[in-house]
Amino acid sequence: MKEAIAEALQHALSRCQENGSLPDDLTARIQVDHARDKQHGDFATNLALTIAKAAKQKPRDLAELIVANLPDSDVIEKVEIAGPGFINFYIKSDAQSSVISNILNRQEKFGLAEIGKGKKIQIEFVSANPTGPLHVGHGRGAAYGAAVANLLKAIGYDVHCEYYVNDAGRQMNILAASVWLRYLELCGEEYPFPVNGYKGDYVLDIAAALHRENGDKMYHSWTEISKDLPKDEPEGDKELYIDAIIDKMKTLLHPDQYNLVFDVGLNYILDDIRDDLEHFGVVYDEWFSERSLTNSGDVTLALERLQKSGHCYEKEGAIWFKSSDFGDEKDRVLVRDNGQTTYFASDIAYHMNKLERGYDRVIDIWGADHHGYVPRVKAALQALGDDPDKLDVLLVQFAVLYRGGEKIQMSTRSGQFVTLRHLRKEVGSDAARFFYVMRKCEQHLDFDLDLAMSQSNDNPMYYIQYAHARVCSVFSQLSDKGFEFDQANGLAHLDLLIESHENALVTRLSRYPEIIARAGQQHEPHQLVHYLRDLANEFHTYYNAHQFIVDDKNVRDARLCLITATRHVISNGLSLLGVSAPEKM
RNA sequence: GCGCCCGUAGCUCAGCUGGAUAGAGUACCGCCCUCCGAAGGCGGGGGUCACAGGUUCAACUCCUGUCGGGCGCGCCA
Repeated sequence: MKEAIAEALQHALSRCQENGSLPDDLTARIQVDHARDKQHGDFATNLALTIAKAAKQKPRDLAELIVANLPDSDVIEKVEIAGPGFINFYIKSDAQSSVISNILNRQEKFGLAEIGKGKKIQIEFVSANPTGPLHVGHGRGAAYGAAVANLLKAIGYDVHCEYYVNDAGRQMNILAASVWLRYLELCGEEYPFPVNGYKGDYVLDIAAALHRENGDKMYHSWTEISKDLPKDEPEGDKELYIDAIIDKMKTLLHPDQYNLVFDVGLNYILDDIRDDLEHFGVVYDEWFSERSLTNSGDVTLALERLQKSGHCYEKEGAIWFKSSDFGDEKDRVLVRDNGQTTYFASDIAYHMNKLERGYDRVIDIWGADHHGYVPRVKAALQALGDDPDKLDVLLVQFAVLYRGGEKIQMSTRSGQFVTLRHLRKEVGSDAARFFYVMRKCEQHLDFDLDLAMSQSNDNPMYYIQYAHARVCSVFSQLSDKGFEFDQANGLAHLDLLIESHENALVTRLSRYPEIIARAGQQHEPHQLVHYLRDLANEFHTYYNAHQFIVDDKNVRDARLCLITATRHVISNGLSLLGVSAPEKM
C-alpha cells in the first residue's frame, strides 16, 4: 500500500518535471508514513516540505501541484493537504479489506517476504563457554538470536544459525581440574577445594559419571598433588594456585587420561546446553568448535595472512597485531611469549572462516560486556583484506535479575546463578521467550523473577495469547449454536464490515508484512511484540463492542473472516517470537 | 582518564531511521457481564522527553558540551 502511494507520488513528480513546473535536476527521497492521527487519513507524506527549498516554492503550493498531478488510482479514496504542506491519503475501504482474503489464502505464509532472497546470512549467538549450564543471562541472547534468525528467514534470507564452542583455553582446563578434584573426593580423598575452581553441583555430577566409568584409575593422593603447590587464597593468589593444580594434573595424569577428564566434562556440559536450548525452542544448524580451528590449521593460516599484511610485530617474546592502525585503542597479542595462541587469534580465524564460507552477511550476538572487543575483530578483518562491514555485532545488554526487590548477584564460578533451565521450568518457555525480546537489545532488562515465576496476569503475553484463544472459542461457540462458517460467503461480503472497530482491525492487519520487514531488517523483534499487543488490543476492543455470531449470515461470515485473519496473524507473529498460540488457556 | 550503551508519566518501556496535539502497560480513581471466556472493554488524572546550547520550515529523534546510571579498557575466554 505504501509502495503504491510512493509510486503515485513519483509519477506526479516526473509529470511536474516534464511540464516544467518543477526543475529537472530535482531529486527527492519519497517518504510515506502511516498517519498517526485518524483525522489525517491513512497515509501521509512530507514530500512537499522536503523539496520546498530545492524547488524554491512554498510547501503548500507544491503540495497542490503534486496533488494535481497525481495519477488515477484504484486504491486512493481521496487526498487532502494539511498543516504546513502534508499530503494525506485516504484509502478505499475495499482496497483495505482485500488484505483479509489475502491472509485467508496465505495463512501461515502471510507476512513472508523475499527481501533477502538469494542472500546468505550466518548468525552466531549464545556461544557461552561450556564450563557450566546456561544461566538467565544467556537466555536473553538465545531468545533474541532465535527471534532475529526467524525474522530474517521470514523475509527471505538463507539463515545459518551457529553456536561457537569455546572448547579450548584456560577456562576449560579449570573445569577439567575441578572435575578431577571432585572425582578424587569420590575416591575418598579429602582436601580443600580451590577458591577458583568451579563449584556448581553439575561438577559433582560429571565427577560421579567419571568415577562410575573409570573407578579409581585416575586417583592420586592429595599429599602427592599438593607438593610444591603455591598458597590458595586468602594467603596466596587463587589464579596462580589453580594454574599450578592444572599443571600438576597434567604431569600426574597420562595425556589420554587428562583428555578423558576434559572431554567428559566438555561433552556433559555441551549435551546439557544443547538439550536446554532445544527445550527453549532454539536450534542450531551448526556447533562450531574452537579447537577444530587449531586442528584444521585455520589459526596458523590466519596468523600467516595477518603477518603478511604487515600489521604484526614482535615485542617481549610475543607476537602482536597492530590493531591500533585500524582504530582500536591498543595493540593486541596473538601469540603469547609461551608460544600459545590467544583466544583472539582463534576468533580471527573463526571470522575469517565465516566470511570464506561465502556469507553475504555475518551477525554476532554478544553480551554488551564484550563491546570493547568489536573494534579489534573488525580491525583484523580489515587487515586480512576482508570487508569489516559484512560483520554486524549486535550487543545485548545483560538481564538484571531481581528477587524480592533485590538485585541478584551472579557468578558462574561460585555456582550461584539462576539457570535458564530453572527459569524455563518456573515460568515456561513461552513467557521466558516473550519476556526476553520485549525490549530492544541495547536496553537493560529488569527481569523480576517473582513476577515472572508467579505466572502473573501482568505478563502481556497472556493478553496476546488470549486474543488468539478467544477467536478459537468463538468458533466452538459457533458450532454449539448450530451455525457453520461459510468463508467464501464471508469474503464476498467484506463490504459489510463498516464499523470503525472493523476498519481499525483491518488496517492493523494490513501493516503486518511491513512490521516483519522492518523488524527483520533492523534486527528488532520487540517491534513485533508491540505490534502484536496493539493488534490484540484492537481485537479485544472489537470483541467487546460487537457480536460476531449474529443472525444475518452475510455479516456473520464476513466478521468470522476478519477474526480468522486476526487469528492467523497473531499465530504467525507469535511463532516468529518462539511463542505458542494456544487455542484454549 | 578513555571508549561503548542508556536517561521519555510514580514504576517498566514504545516512539516507525527529523514531521502535525509525545504514546502503551502497570499502579491509582470511576463505570461495563440476563450478551461469542471480565486473563476483557470504556473513561479519568498523571510529562520542563536528564540539563544547556546549536543545525532546521520542523528536534524525543541529528551535532557539541554538562550531569546521572550501566559496562568495558589482561600475554582470561
